[in-house]
Amino acid sequence: MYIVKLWEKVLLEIVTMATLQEVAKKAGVSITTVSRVLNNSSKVNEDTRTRVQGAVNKLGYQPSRVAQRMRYQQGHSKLLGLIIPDIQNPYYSSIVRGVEDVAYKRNYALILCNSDEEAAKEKFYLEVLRSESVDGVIFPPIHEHGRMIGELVKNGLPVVCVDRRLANLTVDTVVVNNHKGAYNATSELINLGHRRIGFISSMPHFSSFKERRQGYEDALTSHGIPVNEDYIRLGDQRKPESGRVFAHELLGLDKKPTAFFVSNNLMTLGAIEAIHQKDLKIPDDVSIIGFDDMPWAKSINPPLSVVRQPGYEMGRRAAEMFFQRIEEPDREPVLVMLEPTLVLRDSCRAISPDGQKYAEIKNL
Amino acid sequence: MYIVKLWEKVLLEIVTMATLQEVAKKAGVSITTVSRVLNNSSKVNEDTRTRVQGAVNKLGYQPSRVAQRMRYQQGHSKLLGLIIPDIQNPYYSSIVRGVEDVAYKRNYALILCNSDEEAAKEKFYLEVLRSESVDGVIFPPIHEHGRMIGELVKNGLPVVCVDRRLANLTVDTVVVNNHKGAYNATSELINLGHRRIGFISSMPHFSSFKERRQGYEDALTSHGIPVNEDYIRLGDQRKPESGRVFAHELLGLDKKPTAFFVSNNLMTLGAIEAIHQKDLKIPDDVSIIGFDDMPWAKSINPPLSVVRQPGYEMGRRAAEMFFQRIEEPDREPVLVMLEPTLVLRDSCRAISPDGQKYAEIKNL
DNA sequence: ATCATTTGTGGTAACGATTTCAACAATTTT
DNA sequence: AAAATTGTTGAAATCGTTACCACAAATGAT
Repeated sequence: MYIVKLWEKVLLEIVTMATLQEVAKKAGVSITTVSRVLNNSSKVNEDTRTRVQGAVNKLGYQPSRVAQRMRYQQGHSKLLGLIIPDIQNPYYSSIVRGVEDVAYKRNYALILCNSDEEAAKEKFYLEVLRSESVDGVIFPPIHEHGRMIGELVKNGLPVVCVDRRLANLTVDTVVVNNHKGAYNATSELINLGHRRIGFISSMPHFSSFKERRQGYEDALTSHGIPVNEDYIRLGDQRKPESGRVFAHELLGLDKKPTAFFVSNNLMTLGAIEAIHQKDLKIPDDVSIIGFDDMPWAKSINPPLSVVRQPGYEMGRRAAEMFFQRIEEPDREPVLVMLEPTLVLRDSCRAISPDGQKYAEIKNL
Repeated sequence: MYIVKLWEKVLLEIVTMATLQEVAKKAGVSITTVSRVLNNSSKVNEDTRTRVQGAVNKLGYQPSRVAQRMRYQQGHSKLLGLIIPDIQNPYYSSIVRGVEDVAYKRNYALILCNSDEEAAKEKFYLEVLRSESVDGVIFPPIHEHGRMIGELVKNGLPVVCVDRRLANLTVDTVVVNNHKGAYNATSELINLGHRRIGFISSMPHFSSFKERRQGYEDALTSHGIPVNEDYIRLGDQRKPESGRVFAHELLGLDKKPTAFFVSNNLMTLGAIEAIHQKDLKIPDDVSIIGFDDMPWAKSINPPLSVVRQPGYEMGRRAAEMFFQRIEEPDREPVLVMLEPTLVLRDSCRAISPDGQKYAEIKNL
């Protein structure tokens, strides 16, 4: 009873955030003058300037970005919207990081949204971003044909697509050459002697996965290998689980694949798990190439060969394109396509055409 | 990398975002009435209601959250600030995800900021968040004694600390029992026979690392083992590199450690690399226990024993505490301490007290 | 000494939404 | 018939900032 609650004491001291009004009153000038001092927009007497500055410091005044945005209607929110499928996926978090680093240099903050590949969530967040009047939006669209996003573009909102493209709209876009990445990975496996190559991937309404499948198929046909639908499994790229299930299925086939190309990092993790569960050895029994080079890819057993996407670089470029766009709103939209790298580690080995293993891995 | 100019220029008429004014004009009513329809705050004639609704739909009107916030001053921004050291660290991205999932359910969006453990960045972002008049801030403070954050709390802004605590302030906090996690991990190594246990960690101005070091030391002393400063290395937890360097140093000692306890996920990755570079085998030559259970921890070679922190859960709880706080602003601040789990995999083995290996791993 | 210019400052209208107050008509009650 | 109530609407203030306009005082030019 005697002890006064600390919390209540704190409550009593709650200070409302200082406004221009209060600063002006304290300095004995008009709000106009205070504003001038802060934005040093026009001449202010050195005397009053210091007086105002003093009041600003004493009150800990900070302008309200909300109020500022009310005036400046467009392009001055210093906020950038970023919608990604899942922040827990290291590929996307590296994109985020790339965007953030560029944004921070320009004093921009990020509103981050996870779409979970759900159109409803994407829509909700796009509405929020518009409503917050962000200066721009960066995102990998869930569907190639976006309706909502079209409206935003029409509204003059700078939009940059990253990782995936839009089909019906011309907006600035940063993607990786998915076709080439898949083509090279598949070709590598073919050159190692593999003929039955399982392909685990995701749905074709994502432009990236559509392109990767095309790359896989083109590699096969250009090496004279027919495409066998039995070896192709498309599922939910968000879950390692689906990679595990598909790998299990494929390894249960009569003529089971001798190699896998898995077009997504999480599914790769699942596929590896399935292979181990079947008591098969990588690369002795099954070769595998994944997509996305994660920090741990070289630490797993065995070190994993992957198609590396420059995620950070993509984010960086996307953010830079956004800033170019607001500086030069009328320039033509640009598509930047970055090159993937095939990083070969120890998860692939050569086999003879009849499926027998070579004694040693040959470099073809 | 190709830069391809897309073929069509977007020269459709740029439509400005519809405002209440325009809707009102189109519907032939006053803005007051439109507002009433949208917030169904009081009775509106059914006839005019449908007319207004039609205009809203036709114009694709959406209220400006910026303007709304101007009126409502406090607690209605539906924005939550989240400052984390590094989104690329899976531990933090799981916290983010936990926060985001709870926030989304309440129609809140997140402003995400990476502090990089730099006080200047933290300060910048705290200022932005205040200036954006977010409804609350969730973050692991860089320093136990925050000045800026104290001001925000005094301003009545709901703040929740996660992962780390503040020393001089009573705010809602969610942490893991770091001491226990470190104590258990170290004890495990001691019970396996290890006496020279290297400890690689980070600076004590982070409450979490301070507590982990205490746990490590307490485990040693309570087992009658003197704390040897030579086996303790503190560095930059953001870089695997520092884990690598420290492990190299420790393995270069005359009486080198037979086991490592590394109190952070990235440093663990670096330490493993160093051990491999020295051509030592885990766990045959060196045992190791890491901190944070990553999705790949069980896939690496060998599967890694770790202290698991419930990151997602921590984020979830932190967000829930925030919502509790805005519903009941006067309740006393609460400290939630979640339990870590020692996950034993294959990176530790028993040794005899003289450092010789047992033929088999014994379960003590 | 007069007029033109510069310097320094304040008043006020936006920006877009919500909310209080008030107006007016239609209806019901006294 | 007058008064009171109800239903439906609009005008105006407000939030904090910036920008435009106005105006006095000081300075400079002729």
